Amino acid sequence: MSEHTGSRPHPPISRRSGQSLYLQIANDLRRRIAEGELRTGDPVPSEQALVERFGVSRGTVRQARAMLRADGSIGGSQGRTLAVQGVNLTQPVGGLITFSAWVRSLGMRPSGRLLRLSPEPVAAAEAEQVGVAPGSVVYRLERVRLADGEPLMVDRTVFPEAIGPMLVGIDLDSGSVYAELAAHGIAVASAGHRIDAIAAHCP
Amino acid sequence: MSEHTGSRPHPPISRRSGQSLYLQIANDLRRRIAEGELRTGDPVPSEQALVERFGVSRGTVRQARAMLRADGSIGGSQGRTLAVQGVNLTQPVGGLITFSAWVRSLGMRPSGRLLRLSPEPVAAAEAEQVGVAPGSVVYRLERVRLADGEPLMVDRTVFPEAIGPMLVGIDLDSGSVYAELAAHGIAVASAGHRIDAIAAHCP
DNA sequence: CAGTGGTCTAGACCACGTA
DNA sequence: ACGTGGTCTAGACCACTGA
Repeated sequence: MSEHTGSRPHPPISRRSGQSLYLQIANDLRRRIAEGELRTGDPVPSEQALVERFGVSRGTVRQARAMLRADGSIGGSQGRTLAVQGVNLTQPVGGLITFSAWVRSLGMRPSGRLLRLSPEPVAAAEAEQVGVAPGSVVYRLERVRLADGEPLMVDRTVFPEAIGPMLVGIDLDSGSVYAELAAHGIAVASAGHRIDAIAAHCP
Repeated sequence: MSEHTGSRPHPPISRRSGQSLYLQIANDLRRRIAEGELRTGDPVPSEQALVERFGVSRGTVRQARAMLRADGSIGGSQGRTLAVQGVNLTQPVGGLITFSAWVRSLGMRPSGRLLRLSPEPVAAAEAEQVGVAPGSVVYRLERVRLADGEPLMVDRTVFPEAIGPMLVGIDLDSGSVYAELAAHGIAVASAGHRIDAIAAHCP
């Protein structure tokens, strides 16, 4: 309903909101997918449709849709109408490595709150995963990660003892640990993620 | 050396090679990083420099550099000269979920060869990871993944028994298992990756 | 065939960081 | 003040898909 209602009612887009047009369009599409207005398999509005809908140029629309393609929200190929891939992963799986960059790319302000940073003997189950000898000491880092002040996730990271001293100099409340470590010449050689979704609030 | 040698010597770029200009530029940058000509921390050639170097428009250069930003090869922020992040991850960590799409985005042709697809009792160590009861049956999928015919990686995937029957109908040699499963209404709720690098050949 | 997306151009203005 | 990257426009041509 209301696909061509009068002059231009729908577009929740503003030219001087500080946020770029393509971000507003991308987030509008994301919202419509998240809210179920666009379901998996549904066709994504064509470039031409979005150009007219929001009154922007084609390049801007393409930039917006490119964001959704990058994280797998929509997909398809040349000639065909793009389709909604899935609501599943709003973020790329590997994006956890650079939470800060990911949140920033969504037009939000990343932050964090340190819950714990302590040296501990490694748990038996973790020893092999982290690649250290059973019984050795690891640093356990726990942070709440926020986007625009809204809690998004909790991440628990385990570092070998050798990394520990470098962590204390890092502003753990805001930055990307991996970016800082990279600046110290520490590269990620092996990565593992376990992702679970639990309700953070009851809607 | 040879930054302005005569007319236009350097550019290993062709306008009618079937490959898009931005891909050729992106791959040239990737090559220079991989070969050590550009090391971690080094400044990436500015947009203006690349525009003159390759004789293309700024938009094309931006599209090329956007690819390297997406996979974390280069990074930085507004106003500053972008810098090489690291040679480490040539691909985004989460990209494994869509190997096909990743290879295609690099301008290469993805393919695969099925090594094994068999139902087996789950190993004790895997039971918890996959989230099934110890002793139950899982499907073990092993494939060699190729880019332009070149072996790139081996992936081993373990699926719960319920998924098994859906796998037989999928062309495991070419497609993305996850894309097919998504078409059957199966979403990824939990993902884990372990990535190790071993020599596939001796250079 | 018309519609869609993919690529490329040439220009413009702005925001930021550094000198 | 200058160079950098970030955003946006308006147009063009091509490749592919589907009716």
